[in-house]
Amino acid sequence: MPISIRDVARQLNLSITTVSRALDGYDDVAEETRQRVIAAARELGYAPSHTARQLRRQRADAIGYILPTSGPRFSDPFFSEFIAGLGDEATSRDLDILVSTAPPDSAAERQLYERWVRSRRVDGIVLSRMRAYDWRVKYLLKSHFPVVALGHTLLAEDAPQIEINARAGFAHLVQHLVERGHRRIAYIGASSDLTLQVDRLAGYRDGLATAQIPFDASWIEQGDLTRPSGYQAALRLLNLSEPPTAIIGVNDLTALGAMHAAHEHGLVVGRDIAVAGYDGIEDSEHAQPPLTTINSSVYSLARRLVKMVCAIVANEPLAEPRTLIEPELIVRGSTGG
Amino acid sequence: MPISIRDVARQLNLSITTVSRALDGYDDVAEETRQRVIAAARELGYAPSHTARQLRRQRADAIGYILPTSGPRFSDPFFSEFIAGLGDEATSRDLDILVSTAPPDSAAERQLYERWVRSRRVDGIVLSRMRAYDWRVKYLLKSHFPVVALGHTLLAEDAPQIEINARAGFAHLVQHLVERGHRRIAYIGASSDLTLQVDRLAGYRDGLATAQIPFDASWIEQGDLTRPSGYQAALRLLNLSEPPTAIIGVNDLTALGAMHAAHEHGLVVGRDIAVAGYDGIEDSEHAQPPLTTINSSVYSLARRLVKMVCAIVANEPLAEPRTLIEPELIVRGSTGG
DNA sequence: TTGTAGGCGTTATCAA
DNA sequence: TTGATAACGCCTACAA
Repeated sequence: MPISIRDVARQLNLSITTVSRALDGYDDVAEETRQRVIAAARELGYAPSHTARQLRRQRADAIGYILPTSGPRFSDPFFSEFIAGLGDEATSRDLDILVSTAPPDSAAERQLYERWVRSRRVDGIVLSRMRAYDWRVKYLLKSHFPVVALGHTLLAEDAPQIEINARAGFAHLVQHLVERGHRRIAYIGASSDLTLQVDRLAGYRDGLATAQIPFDASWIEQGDLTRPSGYQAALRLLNLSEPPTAIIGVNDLTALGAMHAAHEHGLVVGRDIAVAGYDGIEDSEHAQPPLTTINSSVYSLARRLVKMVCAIVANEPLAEPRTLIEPELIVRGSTGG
Repeated sequence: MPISIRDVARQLNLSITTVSRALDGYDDVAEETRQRVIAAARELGYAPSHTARQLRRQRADAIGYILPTSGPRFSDPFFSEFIAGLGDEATSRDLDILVSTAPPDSAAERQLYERWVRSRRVDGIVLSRMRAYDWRVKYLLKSHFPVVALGHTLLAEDAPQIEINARAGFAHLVQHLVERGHRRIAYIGASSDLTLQVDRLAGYRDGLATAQIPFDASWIEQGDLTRPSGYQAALRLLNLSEPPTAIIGVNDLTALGAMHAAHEHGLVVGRDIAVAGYDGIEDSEHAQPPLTTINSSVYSLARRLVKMVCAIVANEPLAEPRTLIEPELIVRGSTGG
């Protein structure tokens, strides 16, 4: 039985109203009373019940985020940076982040979102890993539930979002490789359900087109954004009769897996073969050799997402409901320095 | 204005009591009525308000976890695996994980824990990165707040916890290196405020003692568990007049940083120098060369922590209030295969 | 400046 | 089998 506002009131022979207002900083309470109240509250270790306050204020003071877990080995530093960003921004606003896990596009995922929305468990939701036909945005918008997405979906082209111009980034990256003399450039992607795959592949093709290199489907492999999948896909590429001289990974993890495969093939990355990724996670900097990548500043991205969803919750007009960010190419040793 | 139980009751001309009990599966409601209620609830999209239920039931249905963030570059896969484990176990129990961030041992951290405890925001708390004098456990136990720690602290030697026998693990690791012919074995640790550092260093010394290798303080470096710090510390070690032939990192990230430094020094890891880590994160498997490490099964550890804290919340007796887990040495290429 | 009272949406007790 | 009613702990319009 924790301490309630009643206990404080009783102790001071005051009404709970006065206690409540003294603590909330209203100015219609005598300064002396306020001091007594504050002292008593501290002494008793009183803090307002979050739940009761929530019920009264009709707010949860929490933002929800569901991790797209795909089995026990969920080890993508993208998400630790992302969650750190969400958490830091939330903390600075006295909010919490409610985290859950579900396999992408599963029934469990759907149930989770519905539970959060219908039970008003969170005030808003942050979405990532958008899918081409993503019922999540559609559902949340239809429910008038505050939501911000990292990336877009065809199902709701007007949803509040932050989009990174990955297409331009990948085109730029291809150009960089072409300038280094590469013509046989492979790409290890992800499921084409994901818009990130659609965009990044398009950027890759843009880059080839600009350099007037014909597109060759045998240079396209598909992984699942994990390191092992990048490794496997790279092995397949390296075993082609005419293997590529450069491999682009849809994300850094994929590229790091590919680097591993190249090493095993006896190739020196950066000399015998070029490898590049996307995300700009810390690992890329300390890989052997350091990985050329496209930095999307995951951490600050996450903070911006929280800011946006808070603005929506507060019914503030969004300065930029659909932000487009230009990512930055970071050239490192893996593409020849 | 979301749908409340009243709306469902009105629609069916029933009392809210009946609706509530029909939905909660009580058996004192006519089966036919129950079906009608369920149908109406589904049709209206009703789900009980989580907040109201919390207030009534005096439970939050959430477990809290605070990430020890230390700046914007928080990129440790340990934590993405850990949170995935927390989340998966929580989801399977219809709970949520409330995540926040704070620098270890900061005023902000303290405020966060106090806020969660006093406002009853969560039902229980999971702690990691324990410190030798960790007020968190002491405070939570004193507040009779359900808590489980990953690791121990001197301030509360009887707290519910899961402990990994890292000391034995490190001794074992040193033995492995000695068997490979190493005598000059360095150790890159972390702040000695952390019990993990105390234990792992002790294990390292145990290992030396067993092999009758005198302890030499110049082989001890201190990092902060991050990759860059491992890199920097390794550089210092490699620049000694008599550099070590083997380097042990307090965790995998530190070891991976050290590997990077060794490479830069023109050394082939696994041949010219041995490097080993601790944690068993996925990166270690795909490093170049794969990293010898001590696997602590982060994911399942996290799940067990949630299980334990739930048992405490439910007032169930704990089978093992203080679990000790023996970690597993995984020998890979970085120590010569 | 302080107190009374109603209600936020549930669930639980008790009566019908 | 169902319904009226009283909490859970807080905030706030209104009254004193």
